[in-house]
Amino acid sequence: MSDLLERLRGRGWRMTAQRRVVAEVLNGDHVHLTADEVLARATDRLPEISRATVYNTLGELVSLGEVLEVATDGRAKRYDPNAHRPHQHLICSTCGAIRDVHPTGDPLSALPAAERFGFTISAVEMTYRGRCPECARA
Amino acid sequence: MSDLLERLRGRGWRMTAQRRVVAEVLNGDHVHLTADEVLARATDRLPEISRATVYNTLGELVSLGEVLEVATDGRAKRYDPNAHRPHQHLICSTCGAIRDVHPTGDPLSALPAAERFGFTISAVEMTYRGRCPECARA
DNA sequence: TATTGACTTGGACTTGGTCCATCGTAGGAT
DNA sequence: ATCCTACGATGGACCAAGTCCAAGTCAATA
Repeated sequence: MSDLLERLRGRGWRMTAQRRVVAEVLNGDHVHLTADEVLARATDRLPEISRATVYNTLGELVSLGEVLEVATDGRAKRYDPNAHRPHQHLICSTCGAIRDVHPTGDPLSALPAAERFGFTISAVEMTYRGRCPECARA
Repeated sequence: MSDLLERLRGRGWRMTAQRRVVAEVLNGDHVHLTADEVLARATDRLPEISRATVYNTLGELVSLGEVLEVATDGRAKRYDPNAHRPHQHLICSTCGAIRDVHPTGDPLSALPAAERFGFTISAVEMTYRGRCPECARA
């Protein structure tokens, strides 16, 4: 659970007030914010920050491999700072809550050669959908 | 491989020229068109059809369970008429080509109870990403 | 063939995101 | 400590995908 800012500093990332607040906002577990949510939280700490900068910074964090882009639906992309331990997502169909999950087994081996159409497969994304306890109670 | 139009007629779906061409455009295997692609193909057959109608009709086909909405990336949603046989998707990261695939095993059982956070899980979507033979050659 | 509620239309609007010319500043050099 | 300059930040225009709505049209029933 090492700190995102620490790692970025260690990589010689040029630090600015804007980049710092974006990295701070993204720190933590089960964090899956949209760009607009990141902007809102960043604006609390640094009112002058611009939308373009948030998008630029998020894009850069994704390129650096420090943050994952998650396109869970047709709406806004979400940004997931848990890029170190491979994981999948569990999403509540009702309220949209997201949890990181760790299925067992290798999903790659579940796809027979005959079903690969000659592709060289490099990644598998899994999205579990269901209803969270809060929504089930309501 | 029964015909989409047949099924819709059988379900008492009110038929119009617009709905017919949308259903015709979507018929087939490994079809994963965006709304704009559907509109373009529909316009070939029925030039007066409007964008709103294409969106309305696609939305309705999804509600009826006759077509699946696939959000593969942050771009436009794709519409998949193969809603009858459960399947997953294999996508070329380079050119975006999509194939329907059928992994073995039950991905639901790969998620231990401790990793379910009390959710009632109803579906699992898997997206395999890789490079297709054509792109690998280039 | 008359009726009517469901369907269609196109244009305005919204959301999520990108682009770009210009300004500002972090961090190395002096 | 200060100066330089390349890299970062800004905001406003722009774009793509999709939704909404009031008004017009038409498929299906009677």
